[in-house]
Amino acid sequence: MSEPLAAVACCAPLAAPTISDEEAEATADVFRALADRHRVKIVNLLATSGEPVCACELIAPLGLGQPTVSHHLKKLTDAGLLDREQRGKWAYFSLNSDALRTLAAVADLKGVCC
Amino acid sequence: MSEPLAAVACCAPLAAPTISDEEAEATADVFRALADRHRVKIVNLLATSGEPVCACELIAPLGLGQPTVSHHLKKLTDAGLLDREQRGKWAYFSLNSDALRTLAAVADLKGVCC
DNA sequence: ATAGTCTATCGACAATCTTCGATACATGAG
DNA sequence: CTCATGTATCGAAGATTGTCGATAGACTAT
Repeated sequence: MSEPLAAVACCAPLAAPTISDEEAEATADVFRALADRHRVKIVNLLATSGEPVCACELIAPLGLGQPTVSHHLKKLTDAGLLDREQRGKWAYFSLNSDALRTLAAVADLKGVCC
Repeated sequence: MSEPLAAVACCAPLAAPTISDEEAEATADVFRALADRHRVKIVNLLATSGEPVCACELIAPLGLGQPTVSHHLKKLTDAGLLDREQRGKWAYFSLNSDALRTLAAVADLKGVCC
């Protein structure tokens, strides 16, 4: 795919005055990155850790095979939600602060309802 | 499926201290409901409208067939994000305020990053 | 009652996604 | 260099999803 990575960087908030097809797709991409039970757990584990976490430490709590965990980490990283850092032969992942701020803004429809 | 509807009612925030398998699944269900370009547009259209919108008014802006629009509206309604109201032979849809508040809370990870 | 209109469901097809085993790549130790 | 280990990629199987045409159900007007 030649699509730009980090959809979170070009998505539009649900409450935007108008929203183009491309923005709607980018916004859907961000939600799609979180539309899986295991990826929700990964984000939650990283959020409660506070520190970058080694990919090898995620295999046991998720109960998945190593290639599958790598696949999910790539999805989250491609969406821009995770940062990847190489430490020797280990890969450490952490939440991307900018993406989290954007995600909160995208999902915030409180101005509409209350 | 015999799963409970309105996943938004039993999902856990991404930033929760701990998260069970069921909560992770419910949270993923909410994001999955928004993991489609057309459903993002539906929510955006309802948000900018302010008033309940007839299903028939959504067909043209989405550029989809009537059964497909009905399908997407059902997904959003099942997730608890939309309220459905019958007015004669028309079906009117609006955003569910409680669900929007929950969505904003679920997606809010700002306490983790900033 | 009959016809017309709006909506939901059904059946089918194509595309996408999740998962795994096998394997290749990269790094550090001996 | 050789080996062991952590990670990513490949290929495939099974499940899920988005879309449509056809059709059934519900409501209104004549």
